Amino acid sequence: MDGLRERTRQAMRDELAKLALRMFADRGFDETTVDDIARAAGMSKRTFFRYFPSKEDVIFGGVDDLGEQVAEEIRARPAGEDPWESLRVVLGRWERRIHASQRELADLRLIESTPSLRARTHQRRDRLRQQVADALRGRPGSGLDAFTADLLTNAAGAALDTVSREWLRSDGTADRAALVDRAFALLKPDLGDTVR
Amino acid sequence: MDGLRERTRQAMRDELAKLALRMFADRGFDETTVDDIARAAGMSKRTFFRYFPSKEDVIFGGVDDLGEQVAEEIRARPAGEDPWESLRVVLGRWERRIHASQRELADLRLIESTPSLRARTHQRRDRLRQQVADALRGRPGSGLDAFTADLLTNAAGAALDTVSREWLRSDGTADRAALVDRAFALLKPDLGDTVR
DNA sequence: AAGAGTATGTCACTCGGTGACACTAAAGGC
DNA sequence: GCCTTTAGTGTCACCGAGTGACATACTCTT
Repeated sequence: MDGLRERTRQAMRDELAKLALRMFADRGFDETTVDDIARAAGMSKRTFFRYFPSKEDVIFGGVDDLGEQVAEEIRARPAGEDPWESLRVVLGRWERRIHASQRELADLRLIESTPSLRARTHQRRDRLRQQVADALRGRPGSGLDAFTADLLTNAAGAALDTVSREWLRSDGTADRAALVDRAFALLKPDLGDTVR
Repeated sequence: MDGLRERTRQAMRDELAKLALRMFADRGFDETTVDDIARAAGMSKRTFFRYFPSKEDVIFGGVDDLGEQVAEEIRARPAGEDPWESLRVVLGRWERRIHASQRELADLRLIESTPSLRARTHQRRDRLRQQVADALRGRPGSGLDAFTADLLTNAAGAALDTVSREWLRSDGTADRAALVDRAFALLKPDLGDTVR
């Protein structure tokens, strides 16, 4: 087994990410070049890109099978459960990690205020949404057409986004779980004549 | 008045955009360099960037005061109207232009399949959403807190996104207006205890 | 100690985008 | 008609994010 190299590599990544985050917080994301980070970490730019495929990826952790995990939990919900309820429960559980990464106030602010990072967030969320939509439709007897599945997952994404924004606005003092419940309650769809 | 130069400039932009769109459709967005486009149009790369601030902007028309126009229409809705209904009416009207530009199937497909263009779309929508949220809250007696306004506008954005996606899935045959109504009906929020 | 595999540095390159400077041609005033 | 602006353009040099190729050094195994 080859766990050691993997572990040292992971340690290096963590170290590098920590350093980069500090520099971003100081000077801003766009004002910090990859070369700056690399040299501060005592390595060449080329080596930096061997640890992270892009500058943005320093912030958004590493690989994410997050989508697959979430989709799995969706599939594991009780048969016949209202899809909106499934989304509320499962996405509520993963809420922090879904919006961007799992980080705290400062990092979220950095993301929020940097267009390229916001773009990356959307991209990640898009992929996740698609996986969740597929998972929802894949449940036996779900009766969801593609349009409705897309709509529900998009709406759920909107809810999470709003929660994140509100949490930011409250300087991290708001109760995220409560906000999630509130958002999902407000948007609870009227599925009466679509799914019977 | 200086209308002539403005008009020739606009004509040039249109010409350039048309050419670029064709090239993108052929080879793909990322596979077509700015230099390719410029040389095909008989100009230098530098000159291209004097007509469009970025490669992406070739696709997303020019300047958009779209947000301001939409916000204005929101403010112009009858006093006391249910905010969700205001969104449905006004955004339904602007639906085509909001999602990306006002273009047709091929362009929308190009956008959908190119990450950097999707990112741009999100960015544009974000700005618009913020303006609409402000407009909603600014109405006399709206009684909307920031969280709810964000949630409603985000949900409305989700609805439009879903409509666009479904329209794409239908190869442009679906009735967009009907889809908008369906999406807004499904997500109609329960504002009972938030706004009275 | 030899050989395999991995990490790293260096160099050169692409592509999007920008600043600086020079040149051309058309407009406008006299 | 000439002279001065000035918009439009080309050229050149540059930056920053990536990427491919190649050489070197380290480390682990046998």
